[in-house]
Amino acid sequence: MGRGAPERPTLDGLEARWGAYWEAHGVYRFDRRRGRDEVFSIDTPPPTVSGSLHVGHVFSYTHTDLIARYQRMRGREVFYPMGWDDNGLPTERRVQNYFGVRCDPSVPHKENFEAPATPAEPPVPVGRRNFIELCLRLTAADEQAFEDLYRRLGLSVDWRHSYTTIDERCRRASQRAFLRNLARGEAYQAEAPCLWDVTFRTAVAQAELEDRARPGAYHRLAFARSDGGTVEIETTRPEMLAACVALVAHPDDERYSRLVGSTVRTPLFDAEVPVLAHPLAEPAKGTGIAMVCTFGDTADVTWWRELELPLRPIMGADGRLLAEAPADLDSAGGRAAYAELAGMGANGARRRIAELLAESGALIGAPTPTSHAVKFFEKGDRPLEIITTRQWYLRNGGRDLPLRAELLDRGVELAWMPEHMRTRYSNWVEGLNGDWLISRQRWFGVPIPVWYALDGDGRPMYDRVLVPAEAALPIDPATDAPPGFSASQQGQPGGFIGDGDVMDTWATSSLTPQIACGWEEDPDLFARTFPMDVRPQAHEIIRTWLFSTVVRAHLEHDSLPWRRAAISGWVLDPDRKKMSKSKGNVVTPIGLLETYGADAVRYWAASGRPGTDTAFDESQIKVGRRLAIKLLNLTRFVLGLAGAEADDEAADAARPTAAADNETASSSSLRRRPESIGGNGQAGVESRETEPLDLALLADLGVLIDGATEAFEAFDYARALERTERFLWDFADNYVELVKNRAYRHDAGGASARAALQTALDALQRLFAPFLPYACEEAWSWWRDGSIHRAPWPQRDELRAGGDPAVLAAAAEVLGQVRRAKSEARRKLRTPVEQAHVTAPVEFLSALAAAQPDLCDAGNILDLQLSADSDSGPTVQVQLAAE
RNA sequence: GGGCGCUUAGCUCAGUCGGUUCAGAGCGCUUCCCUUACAAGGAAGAGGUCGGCGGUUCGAGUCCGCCAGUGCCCA
Repeated sequence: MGRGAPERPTLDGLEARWGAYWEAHGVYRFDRRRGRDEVFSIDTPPPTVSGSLHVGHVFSYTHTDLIARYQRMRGREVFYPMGWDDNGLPTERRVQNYFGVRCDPSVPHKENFEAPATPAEPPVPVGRRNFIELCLRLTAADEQAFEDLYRRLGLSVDWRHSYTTIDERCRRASQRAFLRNLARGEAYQAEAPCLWDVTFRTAVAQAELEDRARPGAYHRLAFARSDGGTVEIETTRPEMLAACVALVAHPDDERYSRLVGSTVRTPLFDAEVPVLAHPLAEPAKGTGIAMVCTFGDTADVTWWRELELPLRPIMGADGRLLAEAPADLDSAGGRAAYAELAGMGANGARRRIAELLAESGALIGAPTPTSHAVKFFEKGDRPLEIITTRQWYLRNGGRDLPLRAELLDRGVELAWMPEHMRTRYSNWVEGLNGDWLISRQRWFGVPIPVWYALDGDGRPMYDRVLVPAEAALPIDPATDAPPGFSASQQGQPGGFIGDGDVMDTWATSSLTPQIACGWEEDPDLFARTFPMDVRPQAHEIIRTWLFSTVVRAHLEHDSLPWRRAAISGWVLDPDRKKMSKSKGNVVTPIGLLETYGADAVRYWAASGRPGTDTAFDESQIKVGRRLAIKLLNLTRFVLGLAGAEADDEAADAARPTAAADNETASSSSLRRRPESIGGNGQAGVESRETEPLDLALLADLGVLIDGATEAFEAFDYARALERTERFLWDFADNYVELVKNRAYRHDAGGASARAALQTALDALQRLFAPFLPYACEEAWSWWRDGSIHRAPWPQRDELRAGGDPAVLAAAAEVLGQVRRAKSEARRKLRTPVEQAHVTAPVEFLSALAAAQPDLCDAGNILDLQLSADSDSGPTVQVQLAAE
């Protein structure tokens, strides 16, 4: 890149030019020779690539990049990998819709399978392997789009360290971690009631639930007591009546205390069920006594477990009532009633049973409409059912208090930004009501890496789990064989059968620190990067991603996965609603980048404070663009002065050359020595800032550097930006205007002004570099060697000390008042001032006197009078020249 | 129902230890200015009972309590 500023600086084209430069010179490559204490490692969130790009994606990722760039300039070797989350249900759904297919494992595999050119309707059934191929094909394209976006945005990622959560490395790490959990007894299988999505026909975990308010109706049902009377309960799910195994009332509820211990008979089905006491029964709800079904909701599960009730399931995996009535439902009337309902979905069965109950007289009154919270899979649109199935679980403190206490301690140990997000974590851990269900009855995911031995009749013996050697990972139990078997024994009596499930996406995503850092695959890298320094992420996935990652590291490494969590807020639309595709209020980032440039978009993102939701505001992006242009123009001005200098040679000598710093192969030509910046003594040339006004500027600059550094050290990039931006505008409006005339002069005063301008510019470019990486690199290239992004962060002690900030403050104050006088008189700013009379305390006047010639130049003041008055703040009487 | 935030100018938001950087910034609006870094710019101006009530204090935007509105997390 050539030296010197162009005639007309522009932001256009900077992304392409400097993006290519950074890539070609490996500016962001991680140097793995650096020790752990010199490394700053970042556990980047792998975005779900099957979603569409929106501004939320640039918002929080910019925050991370700001930290990365700051740390890099501070001399830390930044380990900044990127991952893509393609594993899981969102991708399956996208593939189904995009190609018009559905996965059917019974369909044979087809070589060279081609998906329909246009989405088929109805969807074409395809085999498992073909389906996975389509998933991989589509996510590869999605990932490229994301990478293009993030490169353009200027993320200083080391793209050599990328991964996707379905790739071989991730499958291997995920399976290895599972097998170790299994070996230590942390993973286990259980036949138990679990939350079940009837649309996707898969189990889901507590972390994936959400409550949604849904209309319903209380149905009041009469149960027959043995003494000939009745007892009435209220339920919103009368269709579950056939599954009723008990009634429960609160132990303190005197209305029912006589009944507890007796049995009653269910209406229609005439099953004898006990009346029991349990504190979870709410006396104030309905009639105060509830029916327990296996299973209508999560309270039923608790009662079933704690009261040791029998299982009487009626709900099928497809969300329809089972074809056959429960075996112990043996009355003729009961079987006839059940036959009316068998095969119906929950809603249909509810309507039908209400009719049957009404006919039988057991329905008391009309159902009472209500709105109640119903549990949904967060990605589903039908209420969850609870089905008893065999599933794999991972201990997460939901069942055992000691582990829960340890995980709560991890939340205390972790540094949180902002601090109050810690509460979200502890609330979640304290509210866990079971272990982590990690098996999913899906296809595009990491297979659970086990097989089961088959008995002589070909039935799986689930207690005989066959596991692969770690060295064989990753495996696919559908096609690979366990040790000691051949693939042909799959499904044969006496052979084996692979577990057909995949793991929860989070079971892989919870290992991103291990995956990125090369756990068990690259011990050298792992030692230099793990535990990582920071996990940036949004707050809504504290319960999923953050928590599960803490669990995995705690179990595997007995440590935190990272020292700190930096929680980003959301991007809200101008009406303060969260942006989401379903609301149709999404702003796509590509257009913004094209219109305003990456630096401008980054500026907007950087102004969003950590952890704070930020409304999308296009006008802020424009401000960022103007700031970037301002920096370029300012640089052009300052360098233009330097170019005009008679003693240009001397300036060149003072300017540092690329240091022969061979710390890294990738950046050897890019590093400069910190002590040579700013033309200070070390390079052998005395600093030439000598004028009081110039030294005052350096004093202010030192305060800025300290403030920006302090803010960044606290991960508060927004504050660092605010301070630096404030300084830049003041610098341009006041200091630059004050010294402009002097800076053109070829004398000692001129040299001092030019030196100060260059010193300030040099520091400002570096202070802005994390925020405006393109504009700063461009401006830096006009006069400096190497990438600014490997230049050292400015330090106060680079600057010549001893300046009195009051000199600049006083001069700026008076200049401002002179401007105002001209503005109010509607005169040009160049209008000569016949006389300006400043009345102020003597300290102010003495400070002002030190800058008097500059002030008179800048304000075009012909005669400046000073009057001391200790009681009066600075006032300026301005007498303008006649028009 | 419990927990955690937020409420400051028309809009978006700063405001760190309670006190002469405390009432601020930017946008928008109004006025002026093509001046040799910048007209996609610059200079200036107007605007607010800091959500409400009460308390602590010599002093509260800031600390405490209650209330209202709003958002999120969890039941």
